[in-house]
Amino acid sequence: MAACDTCIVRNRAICAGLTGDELAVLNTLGRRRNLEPGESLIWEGDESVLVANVIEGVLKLSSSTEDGREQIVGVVYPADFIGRPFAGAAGHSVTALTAARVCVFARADFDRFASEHPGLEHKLLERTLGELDRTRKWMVLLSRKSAREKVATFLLEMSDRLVEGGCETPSEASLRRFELPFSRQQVADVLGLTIETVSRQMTMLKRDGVIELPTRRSVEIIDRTALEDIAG
Amino acid sequence: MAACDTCIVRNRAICAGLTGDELAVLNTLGRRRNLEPGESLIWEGDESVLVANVIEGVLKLSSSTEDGREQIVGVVYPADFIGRPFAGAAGHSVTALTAARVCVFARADFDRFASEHPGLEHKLLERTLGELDRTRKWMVLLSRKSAREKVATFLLEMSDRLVEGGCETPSEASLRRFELPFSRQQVADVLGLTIETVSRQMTMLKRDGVIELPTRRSVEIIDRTALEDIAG
DNA sequence: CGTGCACTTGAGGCACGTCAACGTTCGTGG
DNA sequence: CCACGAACGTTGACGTGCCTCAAGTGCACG
Repeated sequence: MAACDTCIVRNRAICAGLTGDELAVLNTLGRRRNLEPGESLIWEGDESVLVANVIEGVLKLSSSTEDGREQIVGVVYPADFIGRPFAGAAGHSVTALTAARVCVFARADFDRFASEHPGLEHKLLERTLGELDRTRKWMVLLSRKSAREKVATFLLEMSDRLVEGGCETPSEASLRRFELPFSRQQVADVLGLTIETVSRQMTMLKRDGVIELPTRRSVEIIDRTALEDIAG
Repeated sequence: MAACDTCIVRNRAICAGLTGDELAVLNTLGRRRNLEPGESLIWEGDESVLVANVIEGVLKLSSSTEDGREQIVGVVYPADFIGRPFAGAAGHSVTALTAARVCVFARADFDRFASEHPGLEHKLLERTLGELDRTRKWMVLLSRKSAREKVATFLLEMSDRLVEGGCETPSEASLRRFELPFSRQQVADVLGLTIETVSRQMTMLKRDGVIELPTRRSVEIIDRTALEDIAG
């Protein structure tokens, strides 16, 4: 059973704008679920039976070539929507990177509810269009940018998304320093690089005084302007 | 002034499912426009003032890095939808590759009409979700596949999309042999390669007896199975 | 019959991948 | 508390696939 009235992403997720009554109905359809880091919610190729809202945490959407090369095709944050309504098969897996909490719906239930609530479909449409924009921007990065540019762009995007996604008030400090929800391997999978190349580029950016790497998972942006220049 | 009642993509575009009355209203909002090869309808970064349906022809969606490296982020065919409803700026340019005919709407008009017609928004949502799936699949190709795999995948996709997009009945022959709407440079821009690499890979596929290149722009698939194997 | 453009082909270099060794952090149990 | 091992990350040496630069080749145009 969900608890929409106490939901912390209530005003940012696609549920925003629903009336109290509608929310009560949706409440009976959804249920909360906790995911541990590494746990998957949806598998590539499986029939699409679930959709969900992210309440807390960061998850990856990943897809692989037949011979097993993985590519992360998207990253979702709190208030984002997961899953593929109105279609048979999931094109990608969904896996938690951090501990995460999601609000899960059976796709059939959700599809029906959505079809009866144009306002919800409109929100979903806006979100999907935004996701498409972001995905297309990422395509340019994947195919046309160098490793150095990729890593720089990634760090900048991270610093932005982690702030807006989180629940804390965006502070100066959190824009400068943040914890990566990704391992080096996962950064590599996002950027279409190898783990070694990512590591080398990080080290170089550090050597050039652009960033600092206090611990394995944390990043501090020393010279944001320089980083933006490098990102291209 | 549009002419929905005689529109050849009427049953496949997002307009499908509208009642006669609704179509009449939409009719007054849209107007037809012809585009020559190379002519642009929308420019990257411009305010999003237009949306459109493709009636005939093939168009590219392209985006560039700041220093001018271009990447084609999508290709649209008849019945596909173009433009960015509900948002300020266009993330990519839209340019005709072949002679094309489109059905254009002022975005403000379209946004209003869509908001009042949930059925239309639903169609648009389904289309956008499908486009997102396709785009994500393409990301894997861009970042994880070799030049050879890229070209093979591209040729297969072309042979499929040109048939379903066109107005002729899908024949055996048209699956085997087709005219590329792309120059070598544009193929390169789609695949994130250089023109020379594309040319070399095409020549190699020909040498291996997998395809034939009767003229510059036409392709014949000799051994489809082999091509699928190579595509990975 | 030139002139121009799209495409092909070749030679060489470099960025990134591959393979391998090493260092660091962290969890687990003695 | 330390000992140990596994997982993760870094660094180095080397190979190669694709890009770059440059020189043809063929087709379409006046």
